[in-house]
Amino acid sequence: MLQAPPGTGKTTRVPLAMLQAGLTKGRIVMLEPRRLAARAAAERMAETLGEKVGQTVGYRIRGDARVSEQTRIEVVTEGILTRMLQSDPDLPSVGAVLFDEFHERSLNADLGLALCLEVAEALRDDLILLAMSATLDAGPVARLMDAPLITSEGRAFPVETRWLDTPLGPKARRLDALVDLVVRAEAESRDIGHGILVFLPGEGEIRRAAAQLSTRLPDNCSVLPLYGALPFDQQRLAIQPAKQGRKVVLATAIAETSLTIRDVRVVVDIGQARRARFDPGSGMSRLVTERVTRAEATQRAGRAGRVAAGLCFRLWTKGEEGALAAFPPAEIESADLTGLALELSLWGASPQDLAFLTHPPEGAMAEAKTLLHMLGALDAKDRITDHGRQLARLPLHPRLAHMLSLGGAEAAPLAALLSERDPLRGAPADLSLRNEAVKDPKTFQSRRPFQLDRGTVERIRVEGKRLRQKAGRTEDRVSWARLAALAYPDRIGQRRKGDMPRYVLSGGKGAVLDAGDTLAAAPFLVALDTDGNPREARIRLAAQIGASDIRDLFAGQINREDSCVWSKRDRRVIARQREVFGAIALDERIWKDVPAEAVAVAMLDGVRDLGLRLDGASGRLARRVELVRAEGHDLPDFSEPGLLATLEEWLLPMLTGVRSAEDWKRFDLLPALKSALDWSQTQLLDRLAPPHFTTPLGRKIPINYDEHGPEISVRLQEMFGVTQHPRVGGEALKINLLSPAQRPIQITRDLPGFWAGSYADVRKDMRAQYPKHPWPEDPTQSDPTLRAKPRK
DNA sequence: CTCTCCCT
Repeated sequence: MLQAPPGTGKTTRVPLAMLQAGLTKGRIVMLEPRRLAARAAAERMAETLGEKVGQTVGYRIRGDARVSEQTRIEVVTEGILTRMLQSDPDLPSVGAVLFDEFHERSLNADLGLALCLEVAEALRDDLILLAMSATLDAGPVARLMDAPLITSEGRAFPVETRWLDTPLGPKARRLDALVDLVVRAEAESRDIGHGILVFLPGEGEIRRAAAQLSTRLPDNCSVLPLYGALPFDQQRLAIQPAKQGRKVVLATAIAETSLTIRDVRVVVDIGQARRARFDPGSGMSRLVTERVTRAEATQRAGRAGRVAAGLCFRLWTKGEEGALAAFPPAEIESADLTGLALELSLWGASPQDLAFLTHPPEGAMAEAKTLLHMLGALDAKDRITDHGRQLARLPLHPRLAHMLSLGGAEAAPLAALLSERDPLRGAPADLSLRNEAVKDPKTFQSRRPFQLDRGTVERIRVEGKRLRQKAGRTEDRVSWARLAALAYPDRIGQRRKGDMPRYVLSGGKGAVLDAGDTLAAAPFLVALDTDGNPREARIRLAAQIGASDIRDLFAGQINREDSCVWSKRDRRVIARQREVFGAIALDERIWKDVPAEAVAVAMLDGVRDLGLRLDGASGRLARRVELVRAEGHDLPDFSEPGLLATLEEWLLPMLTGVRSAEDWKRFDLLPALKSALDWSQTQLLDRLAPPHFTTPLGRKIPINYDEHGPEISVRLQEMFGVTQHPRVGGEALKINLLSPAQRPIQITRDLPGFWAGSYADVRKDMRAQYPKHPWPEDPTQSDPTLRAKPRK
């Protein structure tokens, strides 16, 4: 493990020194995170030896190699090392592997080191491994490698840092404050002169800051943007020294390590960094803007000390600095791990078996495996399939490798396009526009009103040609939409109802197009690129596709799904037959011959939603049962919750023909409730809580079983001769005694007590009011009657 | 408030 600041020459000196010291007989392989850096390192080392590249020192990067029989030092990029390891795990003829810029913690460097550590332990105890880094917290790596740590002092020029005096408030507009800071930095550094490098999180911020600065800086200053998507000639403009006046370069993180801008002695840092974050739930990545880490801030400040002592202005206070994280997260912590999972399956190891500096997160690994299964790269036991081996050999994301291996030559330019950044950023989402642009850029530009990034198109065309040689052989020309669907089976979108072009994706997530997009009416599309918003992703790139294409491509995964469910919204049972692919429905129609049983089962949910409506006769029955049950007798639970809990038993068999709220309103519950009681239970019920009270005259009076009940109303005279108070459900029946004109006279639960007590007073009143009626002195000895006294 | 960077 070697730790040394930038500019100490570890990249070019260490491999040569190892070679000259004769530490190993094998080749020395050095890993670089970027192609440009790999080629440059090889060139500089060859120059040191007074040779050409490809002799003692060579390089191998994607699509380009300069190595020969006599090559002893081979500079490679990260993907190459992975392929070397996978094809020959014991690394024959390699004596040492050097990981340059290991502090960047790229996914492939982490994987490469983990694999090399296993090789060194299991197969090659003579293999020399060396990690070289600038600002990494080197202790853990050295421990992981079980290796000594060597630290070297740097020789960069000193950089003086100036912080804000007071923190930016929570409501402060950060970009405005940055513009102020740039103006101040320019004024305070006029004696130094030279260029000013400003770090911003992204292209949008760069454009806005440039607009403001153009009116606020002196006339001799020229403001130049610098970011990855910028055409190459404009990038060069920012990198070259200014011919006259001062250059103010507004850059993204691209200027942190990838590009060195000559002639910079002042750095201004906004203190933010934009990073990709993979969301295992949706399988999509999105960008988040976060506070810069101390390691990044140090790296940015160092860019002011390349040529001479410099100045760094930070848009935060010295006091806030301690709250910043020390290092940015390793890529493995927040990346799409599909490719990594495939490599591990090919290696035949699970992540726990390997010595990862940071272990791959479980959620992302699970998502990766799900996708690999979908692509047929893993079998049911998570082992790699032959198809999976084929995918791992292709220099593409497994999705695109799958597409290329199945789709043939026509898939090659599309795979190249989808690997690159979109050459038509800002244009409508339609993939076919990109097809036109890639196939014939000149015609496209003369006919279409969109800005085409020619550099990107050129890379796509070159890469497309390379991939064509690796493509599976297919004779027929397949449409790009069908090819795209092969790569993104989880992102087939079906348009929802409504004016907005909102889509349900086959994987279950939601996505939306811009309202005015040319594809906004498409019933089905493949969402190829989105902003990854977990709520509802915005679709940036899509291909329209037909339902018949989807049927054709995914025949084995399309299922007929019959559904018969209660719809709360429609207040009725809806029976549908759908042809589904994941979360989308290719076809949907009314289920005409739906079995009655299924409707009845669905309607039970409707009953739970609408409520039982225990009123009228059914309510009376339920309360009678509850009354008797309260006395401890064995009857079914007829309380509303009890009945709702047992709908399947008593209601389901009776529910034929009921399928809407309307039907339910008309439905008579009484027969269903009655059927829930067997013969002896009915007998018990009629005995203990009879529906009627039979008066001494043989008339049947319904017993009221409402919440006041049980209760009857009866004319007083009809109860003459009754000397025992009638009982219901173990209690005395509440009797409402009425006058001959049906007016209430008295309520009693104790008839004998009434006859003996207050009857005397009642009799007095009644005789006055109803003289023609009998009011005997001793009612217990009289016959009941409803008539007046017979005329004499 | 339209996407950082990089690689087989």
